[in-house]
Amino acid sequence: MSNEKGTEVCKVYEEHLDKILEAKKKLPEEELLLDVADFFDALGNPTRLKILFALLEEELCTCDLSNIAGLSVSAISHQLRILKDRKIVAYRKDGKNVFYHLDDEHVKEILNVALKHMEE
Amino acid sequence: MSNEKGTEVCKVYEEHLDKILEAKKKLPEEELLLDVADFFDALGNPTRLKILFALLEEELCTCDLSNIAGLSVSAISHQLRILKDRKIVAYRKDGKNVFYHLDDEHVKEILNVALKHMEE
DNA sequence: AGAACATTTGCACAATTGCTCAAATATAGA
DNA sequence: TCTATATTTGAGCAATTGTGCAAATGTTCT
Repeated sequence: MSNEKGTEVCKVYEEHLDKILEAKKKLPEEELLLDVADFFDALGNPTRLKILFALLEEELCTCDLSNIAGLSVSAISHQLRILKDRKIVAYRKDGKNVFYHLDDEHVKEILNVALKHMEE
Repeated sequence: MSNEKGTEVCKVYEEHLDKILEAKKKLPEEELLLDVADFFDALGNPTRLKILFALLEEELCTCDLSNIAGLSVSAISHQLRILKDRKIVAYRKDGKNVFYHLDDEHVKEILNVALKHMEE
């Protein structure tokens, strides 16, 4: 037996039908869910996390972040683009420098909850 | 000029030295940071997110989750292993079924903050 | 033991990721 | 304008990821 996506369906399907329909109904819409996944994905990388933790305190330029993370300026710039695209950081230009800062209060909250979680 | 990791260092290094050292000092330790990255990485995938949102309400078996996510049982099982390894879900065996549930109160909190964040 | 069903596991493969290198772009000052 | 510094961008490549398939493992029932 197959469902609409061509994947097999277990026999408990009928027995668990109510739970399954209920769960499906309460899932966030596909588009919202993909946005949330993108958001977490942006945080789920050591380099990008270092950038974000560093920016918790104060704005820093690309070169500063390169020093802090111990990676090439280019690597940091690539990662900053991802964070910029996802509206997690924003920037301010000052002469030759580009200073980045967190664009989002939720990020601070989430980083702190996660830290607390891991430390337990 | 190069730092200890072989990457180039900008000239503003000296001027920004205080900020950089301060930021480095406040970064979480490497191991903790990697754990946090792993945690977010686990949430940063549409399939795993669907699983977690579905489990917000009640425990579900592998087959139920396969139906809900619209993916093969095998794909779900692979993703459940990742969530299990990272202590994000736990399971209970009941006959032929294996029922999964969230292993972590922080996850609920974080999922809700993230949802709120994306909806704004 | 044998059949039926649920789940897990190993393999293979396409797609994505994260980095480096080199080149392009931008800004400031002589 | 020419030079120096800071940043971004694109190409290329090794490593990782997510999935389906097929086989293996577990569990229950007859």
